[in-house]
Amino acid sequence: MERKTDKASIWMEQLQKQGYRLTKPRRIVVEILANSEQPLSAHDIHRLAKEKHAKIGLVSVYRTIDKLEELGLIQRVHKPEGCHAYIAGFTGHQHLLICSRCGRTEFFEGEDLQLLLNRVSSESKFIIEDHWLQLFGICPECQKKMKR
Amino acid sequence: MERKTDKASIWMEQLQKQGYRLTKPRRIVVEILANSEQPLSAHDIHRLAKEKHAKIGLVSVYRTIDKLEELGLIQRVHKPEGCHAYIAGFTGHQHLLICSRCGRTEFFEGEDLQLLLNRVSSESKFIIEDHWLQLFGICPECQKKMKR
DNA sequence: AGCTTAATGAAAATCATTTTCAATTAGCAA
DNA sequence: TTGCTAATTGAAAATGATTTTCATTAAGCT
Repeated sequence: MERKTDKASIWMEQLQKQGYRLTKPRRIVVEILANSEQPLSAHDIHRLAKEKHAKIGLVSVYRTIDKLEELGLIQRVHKPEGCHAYIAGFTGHQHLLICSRCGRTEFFEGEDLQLLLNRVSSESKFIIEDHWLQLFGICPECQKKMKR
Repeated sequence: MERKTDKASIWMEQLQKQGYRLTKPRRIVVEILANSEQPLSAHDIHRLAKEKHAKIGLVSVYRTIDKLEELGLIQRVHKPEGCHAYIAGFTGHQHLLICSRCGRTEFFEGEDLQLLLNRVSSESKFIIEDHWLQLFGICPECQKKMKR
């Protein structure tokens, strides 16, 4: 009896639950994205995927990305240099913290944003429906490298 | 003696200060962007610009966008549907509040973010260098329209 | 008014993404 | 297991945004 508790297995279950078939290209893309600590572009994924399945098409990468995004399992990461990369999505009110040197990405909780949201909402008369918060900085590892 | 206090004139001065020439296409793009309340894509700008100068090239629009962005006078606006639009940039610690119906965009101050930044920085050991905050919602005008 | 060089517009090139389509295959049904 | 059928695939062409190239034009100094 296999264990099915890792992120990749959970995602595959979700895909199946939606009626999507579990194909080889799909499995590979899911595994790569589920295990990445940094945002990956379609080309990044394709490059990595070809190591496991030489003739996988870039199109299948795009198609799997679409489905995972549709299920809320991954999310697009926006950066000053471009918005072509994806990373495992967050649960609840989490936000991104991105290392601008190595790209490592972590999540953090942002509940204490509520005061600001209330303030802006009442000042602007907007009904606020959603918010995006991203922090950019230098991760501990890259800080160490800089000291050398 | 002409007054030179509107945003477009200030931007043109800045361009000149950098050694860039003030050409007709450049003036038109500057005026459009400086006076827009909503984010505009290169194509939006080109469409509007052709009304004033029929043979303006899309390329000149892109080139002027580059320079204005380089000078920090405009900024790219990121949205779920895409990241191809620009709007007049902010001064200091301002952030965007975007109406998801009509696209109207306002700025708000975000000083009270400091506590959160400090918290995340100490928990994650990241040195935080920059942050992006964007709010999405419904502006007062669109709220009125909805009540009808 | 003339000169020099930055800036222009058109067309081609590039890059990310989507569409099209004939061939393949996952997963159910017999 | 075998067969069936619709979903999925990969290749190639199409699309859309942006950049590059290059010969022509024009800003702004002299």
